[in-house]
Amino acid sequence: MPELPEVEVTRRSFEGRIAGARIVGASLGKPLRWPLGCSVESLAGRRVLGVDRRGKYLLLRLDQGLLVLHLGMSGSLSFAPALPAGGPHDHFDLLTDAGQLRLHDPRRFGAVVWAPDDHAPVLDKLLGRLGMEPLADDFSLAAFKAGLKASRASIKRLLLAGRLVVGVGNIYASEALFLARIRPTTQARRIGPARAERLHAAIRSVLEQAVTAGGSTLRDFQAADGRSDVYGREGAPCHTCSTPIAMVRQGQRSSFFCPVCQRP
DNA sequence: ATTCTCACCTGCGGGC
DNA sequence: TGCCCGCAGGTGAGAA
Repeated sequence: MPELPEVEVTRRSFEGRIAGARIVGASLGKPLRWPLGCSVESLAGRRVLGVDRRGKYLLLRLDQGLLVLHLGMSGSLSFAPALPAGGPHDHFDLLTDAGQLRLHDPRRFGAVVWAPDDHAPVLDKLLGRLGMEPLADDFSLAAFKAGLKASRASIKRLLLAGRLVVGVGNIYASEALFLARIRPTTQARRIGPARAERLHAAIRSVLEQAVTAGGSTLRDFQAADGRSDVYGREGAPCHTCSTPIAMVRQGQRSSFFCPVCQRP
C-alpha cells in the first residue's frame, strides 16, 4: 500500500491525536528491517511533539530524539485509545496516554528506528540522499529538468530511485508517466522540456489526487488507487484510445503503459 | 561516480 | 485439494 499518498494519509490520521502525548511503554514483535536502536524501556516518559514525513518515512518527533518509521511494502499503522491484543504480524506498539500506535507489517520490510537527535548517522543513512518533496514548494521544475538531463537511467527507474523526487512508487510512477504521455523505458536524459514539464505536473497531480482520495475514503487505500489508468491493467483497453495496455519488466518491477498514448 | 542486481519476508493467486 | 511458482505498493548494500 504505502507510496507517498498512503503514508501522508496515515500521518494525518493520527498526528493530531498523538501530538502532545506522553509515552508510557512500547513493545516489539518479530524483527523488522533494522533493529530499533534503543531499549523499549528508554522510550517511556518521552513526549511526542508531532509527526513529520520525509518521502515515505514518518518521523515521530519526541522531546528527546525521534522515531523513524517506514511501512515497507506491506506495513500499516493504526492508532486508537486501546487496540486489541496484537496478532502475529503486529511488530511494534507504542503506548501513550492518548492512545496506542501499532505497526502491522506481514512482510516486515518496514522499520522503526530510534535516532537520538537530528544529526544522528542513521538519519543521514536513511534520509540523506532523498530527493525533492513533490507536494512541497521545494519541487522545482528547473531542478527536475536538470535531474532528468543528468541521468542515463530509464525515467521509470529514476523516479523509483527517489534521489531526484521522493514518494513516487511503482503504481504512481506508471500513472504519472501515462498522464505525461512518456513511455517508462525512455531514457531520462532524452526527455525534452515540454515532456519534462508535463511529467513534473503529472507527478504532483497524481499524488495530490491520491492524498485527497485517501483522505476522503480514509483507511480504504484500495478504493483510493483502485481506478488506475494503467497500473495492473495489462491487456485492458486504454481509457484514452482503447489500445491494450502493455507491461514490461524494469529491474524486477512491472511497468504498465499504453503503446499508443506513450510513444517511445 | 552512477547504475544494476540482490536480498530481506510473508501471503496469495494461478497452473498443474 | 495440494504443491510449486511467480508476483506483490520499498530500498539499502554491494557488485558491476
